[in-house]
Amino acid sequence: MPELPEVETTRNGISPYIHNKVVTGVIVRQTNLRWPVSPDLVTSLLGQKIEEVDRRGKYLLLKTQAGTVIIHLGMSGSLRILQPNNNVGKHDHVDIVFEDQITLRFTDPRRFGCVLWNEGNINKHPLLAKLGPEPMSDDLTPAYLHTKSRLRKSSIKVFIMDSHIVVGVGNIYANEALYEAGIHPKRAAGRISLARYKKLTDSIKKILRQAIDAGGTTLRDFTGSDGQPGYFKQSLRVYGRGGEACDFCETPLTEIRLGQRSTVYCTQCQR
DNA sequence: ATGCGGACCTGTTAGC
DNA sequence: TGCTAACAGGTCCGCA
Repeated sequence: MPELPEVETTRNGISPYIHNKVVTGVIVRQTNLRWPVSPDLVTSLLGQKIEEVDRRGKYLLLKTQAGTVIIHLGMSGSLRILQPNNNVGKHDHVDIVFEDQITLRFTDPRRFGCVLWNEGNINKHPLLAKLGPEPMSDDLTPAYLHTKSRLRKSSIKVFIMDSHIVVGVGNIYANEALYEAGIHPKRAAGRISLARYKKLTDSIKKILRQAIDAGGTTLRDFTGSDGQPGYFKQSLRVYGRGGEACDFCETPLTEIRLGQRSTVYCTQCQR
């Protein structure tokens, strides 16, 4: 499920339960994730206090004095807050238990996610060091995208989904942002004007903000058992709507594959 | 440096 | 009803 809005919603959801709490237990049931769970996670994290719950791109960062837990949810991962005496499911790979017996649980059927332990400067971690700017910060500007894209022949959709260019724009929101900006997803990134990058930048920020706000209202109860959303589905204009009528001009939406990802757009509204 | 395809996994759904 | 194939919200890696 997780695109950036869901990761941010997760961060907001779990933070009140774990911020400034001391870890009293760590249970690893499955080490074989995208990368092996750090072997020293358990011994390193025990007794540490979670001083900050941060996010960088789609990576969640639980910071302690001794180091940082790096969590990525991959395609199918989730984090939940559970009370004591909970039932353990097949894909519940890692639990972090706190002084008040509250459990933070990492669940991930496809195991594309990861749970890593890092000591030292977190910004120098190989997974984080070369990431592009946060999309909703002032660092993402039209000029930045325009400059970075000169000479680039790859499509604009693949370009904005590249985390080294800008983090957090996943497949759903790349489709949505390009529709809103009126840009054809196959257009070469290097052949888009500064003015159009202005439009695209605005669209990315706006759509991510809307999705976070929507997630914030329907996913706020992180101790509930039915954590699964569906909150933004109703507001999607193109994603998952191939063949249906464009909201604006009623032309049937076209669905293709770009970089092995489902891509939906309006041939009339997007050039 | 950029661009592309493959790889990592399981669960759900569409089609025969 | 049951089997098989295709596809799913991510992104790193290796090779051309």
